[in-house]
Amino acid sequence: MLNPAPSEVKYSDALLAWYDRHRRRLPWRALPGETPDPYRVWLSEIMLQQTTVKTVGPYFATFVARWPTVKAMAADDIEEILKAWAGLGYYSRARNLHACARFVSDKLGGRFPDTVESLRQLPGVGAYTAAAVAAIAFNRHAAVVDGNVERVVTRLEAIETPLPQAKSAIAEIVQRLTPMDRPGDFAQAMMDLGATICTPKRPACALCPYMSFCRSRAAGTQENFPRKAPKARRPLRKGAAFWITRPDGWVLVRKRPDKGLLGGMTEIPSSTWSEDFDIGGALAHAPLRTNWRKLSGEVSHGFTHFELAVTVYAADALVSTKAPPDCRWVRLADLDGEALPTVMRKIVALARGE
DNA sequence: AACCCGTGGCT
DNA sequence: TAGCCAAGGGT
Repeated sequence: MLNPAPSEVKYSDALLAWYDRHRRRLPWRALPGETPDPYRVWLSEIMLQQTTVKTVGPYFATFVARWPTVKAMAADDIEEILKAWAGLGYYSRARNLHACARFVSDKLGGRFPDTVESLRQLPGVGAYTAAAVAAIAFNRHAAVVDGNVERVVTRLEAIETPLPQAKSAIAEIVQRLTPMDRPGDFAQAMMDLGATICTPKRPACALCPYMSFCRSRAAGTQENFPRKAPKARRPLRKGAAFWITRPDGWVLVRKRPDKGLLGGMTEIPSSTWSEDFDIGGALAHAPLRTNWRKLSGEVSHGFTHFELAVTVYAADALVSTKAPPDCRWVRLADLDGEALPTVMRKIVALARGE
């Protein structure tokens, strides 16, 4: 472990001075001098987990307009949260979000905890988010380490240990670097630096407040950090989806199990997805027996750990057709408002010939 | 500890 | 194009 150089504490001074001039203005960020709203900080941090600022923007606006407080969110149903979250991905976040809102509202009087340890107990709040909310919303001295910070620190110290092995060493360094007086600004400054200057490819080192301290920059090896273990290749899974409509303009949908992939979301009734899916026996997975026709084309979609190719079958139903278990009929006009994940919207688009 | 869990943008 | 990456958490 590296001992802090005598000048190390000044690193944060250089960074904060840079932040005061170049901070990003983001919808969930309090202006200088304003008191942050812990609810908005928490909500934004959950949405920003593995998700870009640009993608989160409109979702954050929708959520705070519809649920201005944690109590308002807690008072609504999980189904409404999932509908509003549809398209944002990692749907367990939405379930944990709602569970957390109810806990804070019902057990804590609607006030968020203000320490890392207590925040860490909330559903959907891990080491990063607990530290981020503690630092940003409550100005606690917490070591905030996200992907940006990992990149900045591994470059700053030229850390050869690959991720995720290096995480604990990085956290110790960040703990030391974090100033006592402005921990929240420091955390956001590190993330802004990683997002705008110390980028994964072609970092703009000439503009970096850390340039003269940075070990990898001195060696010209900054783009080689952080070191990472190679990722496994994603297999191709296959499956079938079943689009069945009534002449009066209703379509059959199904609720997926609460846990697992796309948990709790709405789907166009589908087979399970597997590498050895037998397309010849696809109709055995259909929600009901009828005269299915295979549509031309295929839906492709990438998930975190596999690629998916879905064959779509279509059929017509009588108005009197009863919905099978876990299924229900919805108006085609109401489909957009359903909790349909993106892969299901692609299936809808193919089935409707768009 | 390794694996599961979405999506869109960028190179 | 195909892989990489993004304010990670749960199990």
